[in-house]
Amino acid sequence: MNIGDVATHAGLPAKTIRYYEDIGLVQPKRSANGYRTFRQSDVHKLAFLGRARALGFTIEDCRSLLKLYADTARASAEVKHIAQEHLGRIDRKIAELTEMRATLGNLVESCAGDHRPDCPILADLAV
Amino acid sequence: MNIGDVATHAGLPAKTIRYYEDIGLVQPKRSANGYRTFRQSDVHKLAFLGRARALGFTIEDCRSLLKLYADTARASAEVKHIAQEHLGRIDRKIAELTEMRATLGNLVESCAGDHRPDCPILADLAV
DNA sequence: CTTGACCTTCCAGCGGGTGGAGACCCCATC
DNA sequence: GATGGGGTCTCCACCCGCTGGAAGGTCAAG
Repeated sequence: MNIGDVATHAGLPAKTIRYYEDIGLVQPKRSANGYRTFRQSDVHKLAFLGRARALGFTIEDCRSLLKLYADTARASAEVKHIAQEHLGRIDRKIAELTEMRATLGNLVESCAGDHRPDCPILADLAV
Repeated sequence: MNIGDVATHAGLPAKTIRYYEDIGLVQPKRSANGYRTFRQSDVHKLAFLGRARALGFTIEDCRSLLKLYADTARASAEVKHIAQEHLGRIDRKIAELTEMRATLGNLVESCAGDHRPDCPILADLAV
């Protein structure tokens, strides 16, 4: 399969797939004309990557997950560990954003938003 | 004031302050020895930037907010508009993360996390 | 006069791609 | 055989918002 078809099947831009090859996540073969040739297993891998990335796993997480996926003697504990770390990151990020949201929400509510210059948002930023 | 003191007062790393000068957010003077010299108003500006960044505003937002702050004839509507746009971004981000959290949370819960290879997390990623 | 803390510039790199230039390649149509 | 259009190739630059480090200048204290 050529990169364009793979892009369609895996739901990733061709550019991203090339980038994933660059950083060693997939190793497609090359045909005589120099085009990348993807096996079914590569397409599968890329779809896996797409889903892992959609869940917010970092590229390095993805690398580890792919390794574990390929290793049928893995311990699920290892996978779970990675996922839990990531869950922690997500929770921290949500907490951070929620706090921003609260502060900023209050400020926005208290701002008249009219033609006058008085603005609690700026007042707060300026302290 | 030299950059080190400003860093302390404004709560920003010196590197960041230099960067902010680079992109035109502050314009400190220079003393004879080439050192940056910050006026009180610069320090104030940098503290403003620090707070705006802590609320997640982009650098470009900050640039606009500083301009509005300096303009005593501003309409608070303009400030509110920027803040509301940002609020929307935050809300979308929170929604995205919350969805990730839900999916990943379920997967993590359903994973035994022991020495055995069976893993619902990998199973889900592989589809 | 030296030491050590500060300051300067410049260049490189993070993560995770994305855009574009310029050049091949392949197939279909005239 | 020429031409056109789509795919593909590599390479380099850029996005954001810094951050780290190297190599050097400056200043005050001891």
